[in-house]
Amino acid sequence: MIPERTIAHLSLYRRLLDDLLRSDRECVYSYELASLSRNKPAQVRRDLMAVDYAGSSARGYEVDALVESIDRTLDGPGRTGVALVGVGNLGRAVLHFFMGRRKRLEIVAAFDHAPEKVDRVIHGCPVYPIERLGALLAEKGISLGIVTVPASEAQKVADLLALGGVKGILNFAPVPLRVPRGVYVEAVDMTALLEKVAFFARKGQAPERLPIEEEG
Amino acid sequence: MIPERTIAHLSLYRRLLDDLLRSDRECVYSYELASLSRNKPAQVRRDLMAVDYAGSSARGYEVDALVESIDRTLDGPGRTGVALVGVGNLGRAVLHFFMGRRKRLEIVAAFDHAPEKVDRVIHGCPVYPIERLGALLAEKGISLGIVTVPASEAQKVADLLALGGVKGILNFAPVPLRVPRGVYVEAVDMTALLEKVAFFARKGQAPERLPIEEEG
DNA sequence: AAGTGTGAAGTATTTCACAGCG
DNA sequence: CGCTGTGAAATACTTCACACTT
Repeated sequence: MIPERTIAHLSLYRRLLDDLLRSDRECVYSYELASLSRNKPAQVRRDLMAVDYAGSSARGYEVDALVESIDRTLDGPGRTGVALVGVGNLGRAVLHFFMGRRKRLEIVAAFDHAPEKVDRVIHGCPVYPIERLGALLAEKGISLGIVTVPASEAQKVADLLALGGVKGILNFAPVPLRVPRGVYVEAVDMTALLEKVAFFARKGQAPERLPIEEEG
Repeated sequence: MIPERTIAHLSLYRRLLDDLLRSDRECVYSYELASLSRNKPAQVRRDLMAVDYAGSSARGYEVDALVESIDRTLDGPGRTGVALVGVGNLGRAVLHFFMGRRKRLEIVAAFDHAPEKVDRVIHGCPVYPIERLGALLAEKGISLGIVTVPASEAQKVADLLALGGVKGILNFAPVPLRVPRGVYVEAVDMTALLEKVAFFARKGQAPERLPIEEEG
């Protein structure tokens, strides 16, 4: 059973490795990945213990093989459909952000209740009226939801998503969601994040980091 | 020295308490705050040990006094100015999200290099050309930055912010930032968050949560 | 000599469990 | 009695340090 943090780290490493692949880099050492991801080599090596791939002490990790191994660990079989609910400012931005970013994990439908927003395509994603949520979740085999509605609507939307069989929710609404057992929720509490930054910035308590060097 | 998580929790509790205040609630027990914030009563009580306020076993916590104590813990003296850099889809959404949310912590300037975006006011915030960043950080006494530029620009922006004396950065760009010692960075890696949701949703490994009850 | 994989140690965070209070 | 505050235990995560490989 892989720890939560490890999964987040692997996602980041994969992204960095994709960049390296594009620049035709063949191999990479843990200390290089560490520098790119702003953490320690030992952390990288421990994270990589979760994927079924071993590096070599001479060459480090082969970039393409490592990416494939991370793919096997992180990705499910086939494509995973995601529904985004709430096509306001934030919803559109998130839609735009995710468009074309990962081909195995795709926002395939967006929902809103404002009549002027529905039956359009925004950033390449069709927008449907919220009434059709249940039907379309089933029809399109959607298993994840992104909540970008205002706080007042968020719980209702979470209930609908859970009822429709969604097993994971990424919640941008500034309110904690109640979901049935077996549904995984990740909250992005932007207010709390900014206030945390404000607090530690003021206290001058930035955590110890690797020294800043050239390249990396 | 207060732990990172505690600060994030306090921010959330304050928001929930503000709602309670608005509905004229006088007192609240740790188990109620726990239910609202979706964690355990013992967690709430431990978090509240960080603020200088004691509840009573009979009445729990007085909402207004507790909010004030959390204010004293989290907020600095006076107002804290924030600069947002990158007025694209995400930047505008974040701007909109934060507008008027907390009066002590305010986005006072936004920056972009696209000529058609600058010298306008978006969601109540003036947008300046990126060339004026350094000057305006000093002039407006800005100590925090929000980075909402594309990955390719993010490091340059972080350098400018750090150079301008910013002590904390909330980074939405999908790339880890290098900053000088003493600058606190909080990264919001939306791709990693969604992939984490996808992973644990698929594995059916939603963490144990409090049972779902009525009210809360 | 310089890297990987990993047990063991260290640190951070959560939770238990219970003394003490009103 | 039911709650708060908190040592102590449990758990989660990170880092060290070193045997082993090339």
